[in-house]
Amino acid sequence: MFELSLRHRQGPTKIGVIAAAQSIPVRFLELILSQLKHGGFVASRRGAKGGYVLSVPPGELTVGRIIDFVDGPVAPIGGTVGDSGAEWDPAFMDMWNKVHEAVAQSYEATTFADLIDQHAGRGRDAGMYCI
Amino acid sequence: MFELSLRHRQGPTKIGVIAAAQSIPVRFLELILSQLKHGGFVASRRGAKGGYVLSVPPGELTVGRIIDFVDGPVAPIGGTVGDSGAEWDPAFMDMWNKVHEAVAQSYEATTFADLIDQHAGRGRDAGMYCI
DNA sequence: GATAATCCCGATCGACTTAGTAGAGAAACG
DNA sequence: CGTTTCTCTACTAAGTCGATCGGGATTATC
Repeated sequence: MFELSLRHRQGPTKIGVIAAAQSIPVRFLELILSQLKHGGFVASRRGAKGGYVLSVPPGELTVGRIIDFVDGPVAPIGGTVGDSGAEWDPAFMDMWNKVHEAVAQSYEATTFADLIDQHAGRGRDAGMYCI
Repeated sequence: MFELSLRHRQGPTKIGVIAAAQSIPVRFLELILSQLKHGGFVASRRGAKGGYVLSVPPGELTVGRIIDFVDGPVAPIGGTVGDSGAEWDPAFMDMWNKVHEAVAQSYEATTFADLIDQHAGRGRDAGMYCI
């Protein structure tokens, strides 16, 4: 998603380019992208000049959305989802809820646009905002 | 650790008692407690009238210490521990560090004394502080 | 000192998850 | 047509996690 965000304005990105940039096998990346496609995060175009594109602009896509999607909703603990099973002491639930909330906030607060901004700012010591 | 905190003032607690309270097999709990012992969190006494005791009072023991110990130090990502390998973009590191910090703070802020206080307070609607 | 209670250690198992592989097929472009 | 590129389904390999087992060592009590 990061690589796609970087190249968002340049049309569809080929899977091979992303694989090279992140040094992961093409075949494996295929799997991941197909998953993300089903989640509605990316769109694809087949054939020559094909590739993948973000279906949401980087500025409106938070890291949290992706994490929730791939890892599933975090901490479905103590939900007592129907039957009984392991009961947690409520004292733990409070703590876990606080942690979960803190994590979610950090992730939800970060968009992919933020990430590429920071990425671009490196090496120039935040040059874009220098006087 | 929670059960041991509850019974901290009553001398060594037998492994069977904890196992029953948390409904986990004795044999499995043995493993866990032996791990915690090597970590220096609990002490043990063998033989009749033996059992396990916290080696640190509940008020001075944070949940974070335990989590760090059993799960290993969280997020050793991007440490570049010697050789190269997968390099992460610094933009991600910033975000992860923030998340990690938020989590660590929540965990470090909670002692086992806090947990048993909350535990005791239930069912009475925080009765201890009623007027 | 014998005995019973209790902790101690190492090996092992099976289910589950995750990273990665493989092959045949379908759509787009020229 | 034919090349490029995505698409789908199945599979392997390695690691992790909850749990189990057998047998040994230590202490309290009688």
